[in-house]
Amino acid sequence: MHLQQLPSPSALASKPKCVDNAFKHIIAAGDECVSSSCDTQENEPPLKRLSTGMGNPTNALDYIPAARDESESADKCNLPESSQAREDFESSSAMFSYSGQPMVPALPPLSSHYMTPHPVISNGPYNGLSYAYSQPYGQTYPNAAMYPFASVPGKAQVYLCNRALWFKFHRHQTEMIITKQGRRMFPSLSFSVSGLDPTCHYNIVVDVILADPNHWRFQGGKWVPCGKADTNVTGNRVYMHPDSPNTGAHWMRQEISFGKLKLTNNKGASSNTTQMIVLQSLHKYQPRVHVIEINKSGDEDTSDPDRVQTFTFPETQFTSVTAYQNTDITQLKIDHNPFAKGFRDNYDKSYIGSDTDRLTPTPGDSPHSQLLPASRYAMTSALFQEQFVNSYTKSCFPTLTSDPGTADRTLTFTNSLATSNQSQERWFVSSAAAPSYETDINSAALLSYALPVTGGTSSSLDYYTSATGWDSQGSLKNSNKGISNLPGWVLDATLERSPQLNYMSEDGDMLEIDRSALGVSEEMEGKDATDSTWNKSQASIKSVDSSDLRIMEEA
DNA sequence: GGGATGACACCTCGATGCACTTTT
DNA sequence: AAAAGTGCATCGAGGTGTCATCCC
Repeated sequence: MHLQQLPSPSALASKPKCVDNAFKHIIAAGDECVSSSCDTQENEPPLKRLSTGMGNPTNALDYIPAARDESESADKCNLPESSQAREDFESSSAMFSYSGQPMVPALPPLSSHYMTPHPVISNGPYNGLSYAYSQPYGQTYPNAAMYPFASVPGKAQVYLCNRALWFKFHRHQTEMIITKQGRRMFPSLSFSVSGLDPTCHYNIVVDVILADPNHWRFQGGKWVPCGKADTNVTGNRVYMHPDSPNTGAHWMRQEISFGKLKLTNNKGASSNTTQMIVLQSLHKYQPRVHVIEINKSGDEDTSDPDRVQTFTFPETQFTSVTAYQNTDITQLKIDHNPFAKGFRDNYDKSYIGSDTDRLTPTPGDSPHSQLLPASRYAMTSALFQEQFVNSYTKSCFPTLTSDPGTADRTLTFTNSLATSNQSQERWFVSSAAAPSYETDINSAALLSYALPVTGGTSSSLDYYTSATGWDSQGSLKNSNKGISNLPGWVLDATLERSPQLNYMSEDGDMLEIDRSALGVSEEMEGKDATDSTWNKSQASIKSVDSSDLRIMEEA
């Protein structure tokens, strides 16, 4: 059954009529009525059942009715760009693009994914980096973009804004506390979107699905599988951004933050008007973001696969816990979450006055918005990428190799975010002689954003499994390249100052990449080389370099 | 024994009210 | 002079991790 949440009166007043009926949605709770007309309370936004004509009537696609305060609703389409927000963006770190893949028309769109109560990503030995939506745990979801960097014409691109921080946690296997009352995610999910039609209306939705079929336990300082995951749990699994629905221009103008999303293990929470997603402890989960175009009548036309695009960021995978298991994760939370400042041993000396050096926009850093201006962010991101690529390639990669199967070796990019105009790309990353597998994986994933290869025809999933060195069955790929466990690129450092970046593929082919296409303009590069204040003025980038690039150094 | 729960101290956030300044 | 705008202090609500305790 499908439910629809009606917007508040003020929201109605500020929105075109065509979006009035746009709150009909998704959730994967089997046939459970998560929040329906029968349990609508007077003081809650009204909900009503409706049919969206999706393929399977048993798909329960319910949105958690995100709380909307009236003032928020009133100005949703024209939020001012506060100085605070700009500061937030300047202190923000990496932002990378993931493009949605067109859905296969023959398959049911978004709704299909919710057919099973707890769809699971079945992954390889290294969780989170080798996904395949397998039938036993969840339906294959071809529209789920993993790490494609392609810029598909007419398709949305989604950037994970605080990605560097996510990677910091991901290195240690992110843990998220779940409580009865609900606990916010930290790091929070924060995205920037581009490629939308400015005049069309969209819903932006986050859901959380099982990332693997195992129940996990923290033993001996690491997570080990312990039995099978319980896939029959019901409850809210989907959270719609409170600004939904809104125009593409609105979504693209500012960062889309899901900072108020809460995680709970309280199954009863599904019957409340909450902002909570119900999870089970000691399971691994993968958040996803959906960009859903709504039609003129305000409905989600999920019969058209082009209207639903899904993006998955593997570094946002986490294990749900009721108490932190890994002390590294605890320390990261304390270090980066402003609400945990009280637990910083040397808070007075180390953190006062240095919050701008913090890697991440935390909830406290951006108190006034769930939407932050994107233009500044994009600039920061581009700078980050540029520096990241430079730093990484200078320090780590003497040569660049590519997928031997690619024919056209010349890359062109549409913008400074280094997105390619190729619709299908493969990203292969080499990590030379990594001392540990995890380090290898992470550095591979990091670099994968920056060095695209065109001409591939594999799916995004293929990309990802390839990039991480695992095949789609989860087996470690055999690499005989000597310095690398993974197929990939290695930059020819001796050529890096030429107008074009020259890369050598694994099979020896030389590639040329327009330096400007990578966001490495002459001006920027010169600035990078000569401006001694760079590290001081780009605190967030410095943080990334100093911390995350350690991965590269290890490699 | 291990996970779940609730109380606790510490902290941030955001609403509110007030005083002051600027504009009309 | 009155209205509107701005800045600041205050305070309660709520978000943190920690720890003791309970429960299975």
